[in-house]
Amino acid sequence: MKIVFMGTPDFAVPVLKRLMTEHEVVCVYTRAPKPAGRGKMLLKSPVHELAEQNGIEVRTPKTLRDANEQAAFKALNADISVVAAYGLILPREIIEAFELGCINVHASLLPRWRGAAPIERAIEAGDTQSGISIMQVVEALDAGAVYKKVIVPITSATTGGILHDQLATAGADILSEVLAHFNEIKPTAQDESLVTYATKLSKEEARLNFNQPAEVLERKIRAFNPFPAAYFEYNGERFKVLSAEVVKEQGKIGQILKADKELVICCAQEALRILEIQRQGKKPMPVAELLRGFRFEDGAVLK
RNA sequence: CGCGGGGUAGAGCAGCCCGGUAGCUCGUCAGGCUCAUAACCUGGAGGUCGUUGGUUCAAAUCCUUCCCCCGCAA
Repeated sequence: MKIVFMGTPDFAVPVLKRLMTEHEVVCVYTRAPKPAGRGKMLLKSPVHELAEQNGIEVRTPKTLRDANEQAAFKALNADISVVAAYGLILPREIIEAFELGCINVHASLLPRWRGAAPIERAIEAGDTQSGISIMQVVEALDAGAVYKKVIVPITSATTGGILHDQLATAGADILSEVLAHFNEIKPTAQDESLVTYATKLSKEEARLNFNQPAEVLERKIRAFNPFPAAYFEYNGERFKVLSAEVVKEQGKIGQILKADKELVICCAQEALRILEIQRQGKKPMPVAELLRGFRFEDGAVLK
C-alpha cells in the first residue's frame, strides 16, 4: 500500500521501520526539530532521522489546520495514513484525506488509557496487563473503533522503559497484520463506559511523596523508569530512584531507617528499600555502590 | 554560546576555596582469631589524581586547551 506515516518519538521508530519494508511509505510527517539536549541544539525527532536516512520525504508542519497543508497532504494520494505518537491533533480533512482513512497504533488496551502516557499510567495504576490497540483515527482523542488488540503482560519487573520497547515492537507486528488483512478486519467500537485517560507525566509528580504507601511509590518508580525517573531530595541534591522494593519497616514518614549497607526509607505504609539510585551528576548505580562512598545521615527525614 | 555538577587504586567517594608526604568505605591478596559468619584483627599489593600548556621552589589543588560522563531545562 501507499502509506503516509505520521510519528515522532522512539516509540514510532520500529513501526516506521516495519512499514518501510512491507509497504511504500511516500512521505513522513513528524514534529519539527526543536531545541533539546545540553547546549539546546536543534534536534530532529527519531522518526525524522530514520526517514531521512532512508530517503523518504519528511514534512514538519506546525499545524495541520492550514488549508494549504491539508491540500499538500491529500496530494500525496496515498491509500492510507498511519499514526504512531505523532503529537499533533488531526483535523477531519487529514483523517479522511485517503480512501482507507487513518489508523493509529496506540500503546494501551483501549478503551483503557486513552491519551498521552498510556504505558506509564498502566504500570503506575498496578494494571496486570497492557497492550497495543490498532484503531481508526477519529476527531475525538483515541476514541476510534478498534481493529485489533494484543495483550502484553505487566509483571513486578516491568519498567516503563521495558514496556515501552515491548509495545513498540508489538505495535509494529500488529500493525503489519492489520494492514495485511485490512479488508477482512472489521473494527469494533470502544465501550465508552470503560474509558480511562492517561494524562501527561509531570515533573512534579515524579517527586516521591513518602506520605503515600510504599507499594504505590514502588509502582511509580517502576513506571517512571527511565523517564522521567522518580526522585527525592537530600541536602538540596536530587537522587533519582530507578528501582526499589517494599519492605516491612516502621518509623516516621520520610525517615531514613537504614543507610549503611542498604538504604531504607519509611513511607505511609511500610517502607521502601532503594535498589538502584542515581545521584545528581552521576550515573545510575546499585545503592550499595553509592553507600561505599556517600553517607546519608542515619535517621534523617526526607520531605 | 540555555543553567549546572563531575572525571583521584577494581567499585563508590573525600581532599581542591586556604598549593607542601595520596586518604576513606568496600573489594582483592596474605596471615591470624573463632564451633561459626558478607564477623573481627594484622599486614600487603594496587594511582602518570581525564588530557594539553602555563604560574610556582613546590600543583590533585591556581590559570589554560581538548576529550568524555551526568543533573536541570526542553
